[in-house]
Amino acid sequence: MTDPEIIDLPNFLPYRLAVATDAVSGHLARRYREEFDLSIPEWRVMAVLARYPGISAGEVAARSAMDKVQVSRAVAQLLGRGHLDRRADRSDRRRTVLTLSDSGAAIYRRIVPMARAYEHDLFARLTPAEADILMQALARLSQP
Amino acid sequence: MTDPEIIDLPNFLPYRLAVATDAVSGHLARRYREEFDLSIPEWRVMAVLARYPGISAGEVAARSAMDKVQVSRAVAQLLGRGHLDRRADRSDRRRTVLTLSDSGAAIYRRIVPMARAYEHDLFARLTPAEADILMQALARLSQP
DNA sequence: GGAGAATAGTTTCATTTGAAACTAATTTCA
DNA sequence: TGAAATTAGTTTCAAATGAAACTATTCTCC
Repeated sequence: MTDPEIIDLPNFLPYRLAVATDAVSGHLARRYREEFDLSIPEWRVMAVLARYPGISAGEVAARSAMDKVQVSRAVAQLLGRGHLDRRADRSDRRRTVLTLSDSGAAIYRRIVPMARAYEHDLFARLTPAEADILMQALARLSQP
Repeated sequence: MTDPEIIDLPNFLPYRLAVATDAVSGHLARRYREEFDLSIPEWRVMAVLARYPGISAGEVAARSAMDKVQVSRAVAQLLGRGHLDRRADRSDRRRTVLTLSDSGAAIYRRIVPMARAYEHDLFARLTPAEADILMQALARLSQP
């Protein structure tokens, strides 16, 4: 019987969610940094551009759960290291269109197996049915 | 069939976890700030002290998934606003022992129903069986 | 007993993050 | 048309965060 006057942090869903995300994102952040010298925002930009080459920074933001400031900074870093190409949009000169450069694509190809292997390791802690329910549940919790 | 060369961010578990946590923690952070003028670390310190009155800062850290620096700063804030009492440990003068003050306890009593109601709203998006599996899964993902 | 290692907690400094302001270009519609 | 509003993206400034150094105290064990 849980005391309604007291909240036990380890059983409090928002806390447990935060702790799990800390563990998972922390692990990945360290590996992206050590193995590829990338931050998580930079990785997300690359992942979105691998899937949707030639979109604008705003579209990257919409597809990566980041705001335009985060994307702007990540893009600046990646451009500086030569991992992206950027060209102005002819028909709307406010916009700019992004793709992975050869060097960006090469790094991306090295990241994918590592990221998949880690995800596989996470799923190995669950049955397939549990994994399905988890993914579903996360989608529902993400709604405002 | 998912392309093994490309990672689709919205189906990538670490990303989905991060997005769900952003939504949930973001919502709560706003409400703690607006309704009680507290940050999440401050809330965590209060929650742990409500459950375990009279423990040290280090013990708070161990029970709240925060490091000693975060706890030290949160405690300083809460002391400054009079929400905590602190007294030196007689037998070990490096240690210091913390409890909620009357004002801290009063705020805590106001937070609990709000936090529980929000958690209830999150669980309402899931069946009880799904909720069980989610909590289990989060615990497994939190392991290093 | 006391030198050196360990522990509790704080402070400092550099980096990251977030919100708001800003620049440049485009769209709207009177 | 062209003034006002909107949109894309960047920059600025303040606050939050993290890692390492620091202070004070206690423990270890020769």
